[in-house]
This record gives sequence, structure tokens and C-alpha cells, in this order.
Amino acid sequence: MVRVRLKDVADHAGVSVKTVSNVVNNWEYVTDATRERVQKALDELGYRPNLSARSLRTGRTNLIALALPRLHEPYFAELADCVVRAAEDHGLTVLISQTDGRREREQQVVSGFRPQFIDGLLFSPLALEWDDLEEIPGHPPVVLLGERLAAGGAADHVAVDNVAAAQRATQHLVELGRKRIAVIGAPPSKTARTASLRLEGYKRALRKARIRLDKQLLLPVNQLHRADGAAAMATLLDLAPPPDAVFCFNDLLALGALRTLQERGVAVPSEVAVIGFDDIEESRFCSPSLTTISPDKKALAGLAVAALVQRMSVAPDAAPQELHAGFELVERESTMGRRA
Amino acid sequence: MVRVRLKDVADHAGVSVKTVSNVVNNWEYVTDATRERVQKALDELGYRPNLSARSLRTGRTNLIALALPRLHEPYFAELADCVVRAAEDHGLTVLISQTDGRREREQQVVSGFRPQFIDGLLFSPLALEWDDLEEIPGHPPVVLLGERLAAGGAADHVAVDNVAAAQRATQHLVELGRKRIAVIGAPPSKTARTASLRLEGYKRALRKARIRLDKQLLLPVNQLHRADGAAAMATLLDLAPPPDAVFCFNDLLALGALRTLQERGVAVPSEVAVIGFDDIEESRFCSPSLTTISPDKKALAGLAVAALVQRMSVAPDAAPQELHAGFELVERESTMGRRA
DNA sequence: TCGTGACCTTATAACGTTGTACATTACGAA
DNA sequence: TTCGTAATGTACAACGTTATAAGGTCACGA
Repeated sequence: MVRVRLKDVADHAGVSVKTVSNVVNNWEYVTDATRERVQKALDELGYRPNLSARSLRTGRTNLIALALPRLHEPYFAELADCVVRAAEDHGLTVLISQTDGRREREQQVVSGFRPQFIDGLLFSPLALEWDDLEEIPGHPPVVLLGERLAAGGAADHVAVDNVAAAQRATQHLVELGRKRIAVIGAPPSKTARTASLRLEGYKRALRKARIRLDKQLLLPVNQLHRADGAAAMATLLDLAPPPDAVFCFNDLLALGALRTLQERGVAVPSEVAVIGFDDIEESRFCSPSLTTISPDKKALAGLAVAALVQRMSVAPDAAPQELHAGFELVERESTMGRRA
Repeated sequence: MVRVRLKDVADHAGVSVKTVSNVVNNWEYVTDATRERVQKALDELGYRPNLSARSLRTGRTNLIALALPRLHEPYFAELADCVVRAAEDHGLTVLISQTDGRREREQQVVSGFRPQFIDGLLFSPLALEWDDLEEIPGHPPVVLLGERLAAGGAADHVAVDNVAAAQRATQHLVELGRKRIAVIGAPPSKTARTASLRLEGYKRALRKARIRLDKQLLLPVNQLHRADGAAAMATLLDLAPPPDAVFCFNDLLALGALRTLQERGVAVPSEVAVIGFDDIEESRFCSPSLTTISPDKKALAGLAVAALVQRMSVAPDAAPQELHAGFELVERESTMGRRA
């Protein structure tokens, strides 16, 4: 590991340290002759800036953190991918951090994760509440990503319009002629804000279609995993009569549900239609492939990074914004059947 | 964003800056009285160290980078998870970087990714060769993770024993009485080292079972994705006679193959048994669930991080090591059938 | 009472970079 | 020739931290 400093380059080129720095930073007032000579020295010695020193001097690291519950959940992995790319466009590097959705780790991330080392934080909290955020002194600029927190808090918030998206999903099932539309992933507690919003969208669609809400068909889950979806589906199939459609509040739940349906020999979509939410890659390839709401992850990431950049530099104290990314209904086999 | 420096704490506690630093760093020779007074000041002011300054002074960032092809591929996402956890145990933070498997980005990662900013690099290259690595001047300590590079190069290398693992997988199919065992993911070129190793294991198992190698049954793929697996499986089914078992060189290929089998109405495992490699989470939950080789990802990550730490501090110039993590054959429905 | 250590604390100087203020040069106009 | 002005380069200090070495304090034995 060779270490070449500005001083070494300066000596080699016969100029001052600051002139080399000026060349490195593309400062305007450097003669072409000097620039060329310095550049040659830079190349010859293979200069690489020491970012610690630069950060110390400028007070900026160009590093942002992305804190999310679980990296190996496909939705978050795909989102992280988008965020990294979006950040690159702004010259930012992303530090990914997992919270496991545990309150204590989330708190740690906001308050202490590599303190004074990140310029900003993109945060997908599960357990943390607004109040917690405001309590923490000296936290970096934060933009909240995703739907777990309700609107109206202390930081910018970027998410899809969950109510509208859920309404669209439910409406799709209604249009297929389904009457007994179950929900897997109903809010187990008041803190599950996403679930509440999606349930609201579901209710609106039912109301519009003049279908009476049957509380039996609303199944809460502990976690949003395949196993929970599978168990919930089993419960639903034991009802009399069973539902003719299921709206799962994320794709993993839906995949679990599909598995149960397959095991029990229930035909999808003819007997039970299934729709998910997230559009993870797996949903395109499972069998039957899964109809789902596809949030525009690219837009989500782009909006979030842009909002964070804004807050980091231009307008740190502007009023919190509420930003919505688009979504799309992707119709696949789990509601439309297999094509010939 | 409040900024509290050691100086502020020192003034507040009525001691020197260095004494505060000593307390922060748990230095031995500080009286309990002083330590307590300083600690109180630290707490009251909410001191957070400036890591840029610390890094500048100590020359270490305690930051390592993990460079892998695609974060949204489940195997890598799960591996990244393990690496982050393993690094935490050593007090290291992991900076995750995606290369897309493109040579140019991989080169960039090794030579210039946040230069002088990371203490070490964990690297899963796809395109890069050993020679490239040695050419790059002043690159940080590197440990190679995964099987894409052959053994015997310029850096430590951590992987599962691909030959042994592939042999075990093939042997499992043999034990089920299968005779026409196809391979999806055979090496398309000489650079696909993993594939070559796995093919070697496959051949050994056939030899041991006295089954003649049929080159028709070896299907190369462009990428290791579901779509490629699906396409390859279609080709295999058109053979006469078709294979009675398929060894896919990763789980995604296998999932693609399963989808084709299901579409064509071929029974798994009775007509065709399928086995994968990686044990991604999806394999436990797909239908039929997928028999696969499960590399010990935790061990893989642990070994890699430990080797990197070793190289970063203790023995930077020791001879390159070749390290193997364990693996396990996980029998599921795609070879064993559904249990009652 | 005065050394003499042992133990604790502090002043000072770096680490490599960039911002500020100033020095130098070139060149056209008076 | 001299001056004014803009263009370009330089010296120095500072960012917040830790390492070094020197200084201070105190208990204790002579």
C-alpha cells in the first residue's frame, strides 16, 4: 500500500502543494502548462487522495447511510440496488446497514452509526416512531424511505401511495368477479402503518364495489415472511365458505400462500386468485407467476436520494416533505391464468 | 447537527484534550476520579468522535469494502448479510459495492474505490483475473471470496470445495437410481472457474458410479439466472430420451428449470429429479422445495473477514492462503418427493 | 525534610487536505 | 516608462484527533 501525498507530487512537479490540490480539484485558474506538468506528476506517482484528510478539512464525507431491516429480503435488496445507483449519480457512496427491524438497532443507527462520518441517512424504520427521531440530538439529515411510518413527522418521507395502490389491487380482484376477497397481512397493531394504509385502500375498493366487509377474511401476521403467508392461507381455506381471492400485503406472504394452495390442490386463479405487493424478482418466475403491485423502485430511490441531497446542502431546515413514487399493477398468472 | 469536539469536553471538565481522548480510548492510566468527571462531561455534551480526524491521525478507517456482482441476487445478498455480521465482531464496518461482474467496474473497485479510505477489500470477482490484481499498484489488502477465480494467485482465497460439493450433489442423484444426469450451467468458457470445478466433481461422481459421460447432457448458460435455467431445461426435455435428473450449478438455474418442468407437466422428482447449489432462502419455499448444496455462508464470511483482518494488521506479506468453508447436502422435495 | 519513583496529566506536534490572504507575473493602457 | 488589473501561484493556518515526550503530583522511605 503505497502512500503518495500532495506534497510528494508537488515536489516531483516543482510546484506548491496547493497548486497540486487545485489541479486535483479542477480549479479554474491554473495555466495549461502547469496543469499538464502537475497531471503528469500525478499520473507518474499514482496519486490517490486521502479521503479522511479531505473529509476532515471540508467537513463532508460524501457518504450516506442506507438503513433497512433485512438486506436478504428481496424487496430491500432490490431497493438498495436502486439507491446505490441513484446515489452514484450525485457522487455519493452508500453505506448499507441492517437494523433487523429492532428498535434498539434502529436507534443506534440514527444516533451513532459511524458518527460524524455520514452526511445523511436514508432510513426504512420498522419499530422507530417519529418522536424517537426528534429526541435524538445531533442526528444527521434523515429521509424516511418506505411506508412503515405515518406521514406528518419530522423528516421527509418517500413512499408509494399505499392507499391508492391497495385500492387498485383490490379493484383488480373485483373486476375479475371475485366477491370474497381476503387479506393476508392486516395490521396486527397500531404501529403497522403500511398495513393500515393498505387496509384502508382495500376497504375503499370494497365500498366502491358495494361488497360488505367480512372481518373473518382479514388475517394479521407476525412477520411478512413466506411462512406467515402459508399459515394464514391455511386458516383461510378452513373457512366455510373459503375466499375466492386473496390480497397479500407483500409478495413474500403471497408466495407462502401460493405454496399452501398448491399443497392443498386448490387451483390458482380459478378457485382462488392471489395478488401481492412489491414485485420482487421471484414473483415473475414462480409458478404460477404472481400478479402484484409494482412500486417504481427506481423513482422511489431517486426521489429519496434527491430529497436527502437537498436537505444536506440547500435547505436543511425546510418543512418536511411528503413524496410519492408511482406504482403499477402487473397482471400475471395468479389472477389471469396461464396464456395459451 | 451539533458538533462537540474533544476540546469542548475538555473545557467543560477542566482537563486537557488528551485526557479526554484517553478516557474515550479507555487508556489505562487515568484515575477513577478524572475518568468519572470526564465521562460526565462526555455524556452531558453528547460527544461523538469525528471519525475522519481519527482516521487521518491513526491511518485506519476500520472500514472494509465488500465488492460483489449483484446485490439483488439472493446468494450474494445473504452472503453480504453474513459478512456484515462477521465484520461487526471485529469492529469493522462494511461498505458494499456492486460490480455487475463487469471487468471495468471490478478494476475500479480494486484500484480506486474510495481510495485510502478502506483498510481492506473482500472481493467476489467475476471477470477479473489474477494478473489484473497484481498489476494494480497500491491496492489495499484483498481477500477473494467465492469460486470465480482459480486457486494459486496473489491473494487469500475463501470458498467451498466446489469439486467435493458437486461430487456430493451428483452422488445424491446416483443414489436415487438416476442414470441420465444432466448439468445446467456447464462452463461456457475457460474463465468460468467455478463451473469447471463443479463439472469436475460431477465427472468424478459419474466415474465412481460407472456411468458414461454424455456430452449432450451438459448445457452451458450465458448467465446464472432463472431464465437461462428455464431455457436449458426446455432443451433437455426435447432430447430423446430426456434426462431423469438435473444438477443445476446454482439455485436460480434450478428454479428456472423447475418452472419449465411444471409448465410441461413433467413430474418432479418422479420423472426428473432436480438439485441446485447455493441454498438461497427461496429454495426452501418454492414448490416443490429444492434439494441443494448449502455452502456454510456464515463460515465463509467468518473465514474471509478473519483472513482479511490478519492481512490488514498482523501478516500483510504472508504467503496467500487457500481456505475452504464447509457445505451440506440439504434434501428436499425436488429429489425426495413430498412427505406424507 | 528531601529525594525518588510511580503514576497521572498536559503541551505540542503531527496526520493530509483545502480555504484565506497575499505575492508574483503578464500585459495592455496611459 | 509606469501603473492598474486580472490571472496565476504560494505560504500558512486550520479541520479534530492521537502519539510523543516532557512535566506535575503524590506517597513513601531515608
